[in-house]
Amino acid sequence: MNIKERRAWEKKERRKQILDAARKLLFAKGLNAISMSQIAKQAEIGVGTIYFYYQSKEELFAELQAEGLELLFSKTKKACAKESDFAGKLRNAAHVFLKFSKDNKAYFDIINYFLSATDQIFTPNLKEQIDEHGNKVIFVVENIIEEGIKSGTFKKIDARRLAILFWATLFGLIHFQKLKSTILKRDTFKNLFGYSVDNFISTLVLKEVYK
Amino acid sequence: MNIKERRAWEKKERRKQILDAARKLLFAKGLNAISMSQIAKQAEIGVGTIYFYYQSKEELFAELQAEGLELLFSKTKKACAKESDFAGKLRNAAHVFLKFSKDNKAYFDIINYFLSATDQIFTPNLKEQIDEHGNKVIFVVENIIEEGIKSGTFKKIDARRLAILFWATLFGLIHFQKLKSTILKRDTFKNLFGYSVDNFISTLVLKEVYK
Amino acid sequence: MNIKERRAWEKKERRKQILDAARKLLFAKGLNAISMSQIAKQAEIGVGTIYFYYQSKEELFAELQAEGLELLFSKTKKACAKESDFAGKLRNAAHVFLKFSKDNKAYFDIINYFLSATDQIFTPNLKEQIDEHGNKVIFVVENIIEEGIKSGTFKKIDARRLAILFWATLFGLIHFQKLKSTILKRDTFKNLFGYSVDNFISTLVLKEVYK
Amino acid sequence: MNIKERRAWEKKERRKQILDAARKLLFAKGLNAISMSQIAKQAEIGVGTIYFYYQSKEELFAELQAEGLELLFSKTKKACAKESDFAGKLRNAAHVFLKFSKDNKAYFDIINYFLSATDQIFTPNLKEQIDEHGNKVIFVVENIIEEGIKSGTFKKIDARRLAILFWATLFGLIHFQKLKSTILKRDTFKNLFGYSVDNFISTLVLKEVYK
DNA sequence: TATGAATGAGGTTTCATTCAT
DNA sequence: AATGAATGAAACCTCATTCAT
Repeated sequence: MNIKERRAWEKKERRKQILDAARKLLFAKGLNAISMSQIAKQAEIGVGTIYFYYQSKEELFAELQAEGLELLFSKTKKACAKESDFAGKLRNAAHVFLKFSKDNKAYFDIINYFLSATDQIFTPNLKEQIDEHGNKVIFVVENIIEEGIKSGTFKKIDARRLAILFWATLFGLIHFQKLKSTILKRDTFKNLFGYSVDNFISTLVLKEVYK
Repeated sequence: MNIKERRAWEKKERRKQILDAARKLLFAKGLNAISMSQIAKQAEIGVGTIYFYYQSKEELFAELQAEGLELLFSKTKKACAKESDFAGKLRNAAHVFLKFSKDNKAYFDIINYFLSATDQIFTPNLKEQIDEHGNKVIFVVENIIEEGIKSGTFKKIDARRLAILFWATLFGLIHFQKLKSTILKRDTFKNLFGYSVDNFISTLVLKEVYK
Repeated sequence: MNIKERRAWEKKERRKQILDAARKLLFAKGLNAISMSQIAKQAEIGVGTIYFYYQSKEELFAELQAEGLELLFSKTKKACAKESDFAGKLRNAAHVFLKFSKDNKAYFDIINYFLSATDQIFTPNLKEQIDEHGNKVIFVVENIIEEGIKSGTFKKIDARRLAILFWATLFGLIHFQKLKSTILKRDTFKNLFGYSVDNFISTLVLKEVYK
Repeated sequence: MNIKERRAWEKKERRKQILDAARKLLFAKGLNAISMSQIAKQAEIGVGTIYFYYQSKEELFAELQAEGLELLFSKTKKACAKESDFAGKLRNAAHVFLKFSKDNKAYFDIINYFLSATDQIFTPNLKEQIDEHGNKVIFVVENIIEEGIKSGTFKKIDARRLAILFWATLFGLIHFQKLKSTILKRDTFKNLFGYSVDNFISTLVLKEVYK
């Protein structure tokens, strides 16, 4: 038992060590510029060793994505806690996401990498694991909406669906940010984003009290 | 003049021929599986010849994207014309987009390829050209919203912004479709999608007449 | 006759035009970065047209080399004229060459290109034409040495051979400049160069009057 | 330890094997005609494998150059040892170099390749490594000159500088050999070369005893 | 006289993964 | 448990020259 635990602990340590190396490179060079050999060199282990702890590059990246989602989760939660009214919470969540996409571009990219991937690249197993983390993020918003409904601030709507829609909308908008120099007039994206969030929230609130 | 015209025509033909080959491969093998040499082989010309007609792979792909956007544009337009009430037009537009993302996956992927690309890969020139086509698609919806406003069906809102938001939302949702087996319960995406569209439209309509 | 002359004149003009384009690119981008198509574009003519006026890229480059040699020739001549004593003339010639290799790097590179070329790339015809220009440069020094001999300043030596040796030595030295950060201590090349020139001249002068 | 040593030995063997293939091609086809894939094919390994042992083509070529310089070094040393008087030693060194440039043209070309290269292509690291080998060659002559000075045969001059000048001069002359059919009269290059060497040596010797 | 489309081999380098040790 | 050598296809792009028009 003792030795088994030790083994398990060492395995985790090793995975961490590899992940640390990968993360360091991810932030330093960006998603497309890192290879398994580079990660191995950075971690000061052999390439083969990585494959002992991770089945594939995707699995390794998935763990990084999970990290990113966890970070987004905690940031979102914290930001929502700061505000007491429900609409304010959601606005905060939205702005946290926009900020996250910039300040933690590497994490955002890797999340997008999995979400945009043309081909099916996950093992179902892997997919579930990732989505679990994503779910936590969604749940924060779902919760807020539910609370809003309970408190009578929001209409009696499908909280789950709207939470998903909330994130999907923001995700789409952030992608469209690429068009800022052509389709969007420059400097207007922030406004568009804020406007869109308000528009979304207006959907939720009971009566036209919400402006 | 006659000979010049002929030359110009031939040049256009050649570009088309190359594009045909690229498109064929794109549909057969998907975006990530095609290379310039494969396109050359398919088109039965030398690799260098492609580079005579297209400055880079990106430029070639951009033209495919433009095609895709044009196709989306015409489909959207046609679908919107079928319905006379404005909300119905928008719903049609949305469903056309969802269908397009499935039926014309290759085109959707290539559009997403440019929109998701981590790095800046376009010449500003190229970017403008592409975005122009994208703009047409957006404009269809913008137009509908404007008409809706004029007719008194919709609130006096920023039609441009909402048109962009419309597409961004759908774009985001379609990406989240990947999560259907985990975060979304299977078979619910269609419902989520429809629900989301309705939710968006409810934003626009004057009074709570819209149900 | 008249029309023939005209033709000949036009042909020369055309060659000039092409050469101008090539030279411009040579200076702007360096020897290795220019291609025939680029030259054609710069000259605003078709690629094929260049091949009407020049048989090959080498021939075109040869003409540029000839230009470079002519420039070196005139610079050398002028510099030598400034000084009345023969040793001084030679020192000036040497320093002009060193300066030329820096200030007119593109010309120096192209001269070196032909001199270093591993393979036989010239038509004998071409070779003669180029060497004629090179000969002029050599002759300047040969002449000085001869005059020096006549005047009793220099020993009765083989002026031709020593003129060639003079340039070969400098040419070799300038190549060794590449080693300045390793074999040579930095900042010493100038000294080495000056020292070498003096050493060479000491070979020529009668008696040990020369210091 | 034993196994580690074995690994290291194998690695060296592999590098040798690759180098053998490269050298073979270099001699058979010349510098400009060989590519990495050809080398791989010749060595009967994958292209990637080469890149496992050599970081770049330059690094591989650098090793060949080092070989060439070592060969030149040993030839020079041996030739100098045959002669007891210092002037004779130098004459031998010079003729060895001339012979080397013919008999080992491929090596000479590759040395020239690095020395003539227009652009900076080396890692500083690589450069140092190469120059170290070149330095050995220079040092042979430097040593002879120093001994000559000590023995009272040569003047008290800067042995280092003159050693460099020695090689630079010969290097330049050998390049000018290309001109033998035009600027030089054919069959005279040997004479010019010998004459130049003598002329150089005359610079060194004390008094005009040297003829 | 002028054009410019076409060639297509050739260039170097990267990379996820495997497997014998 | 760890290694790291080996793979080899695939990537994109360049370029001097030709030749039918």
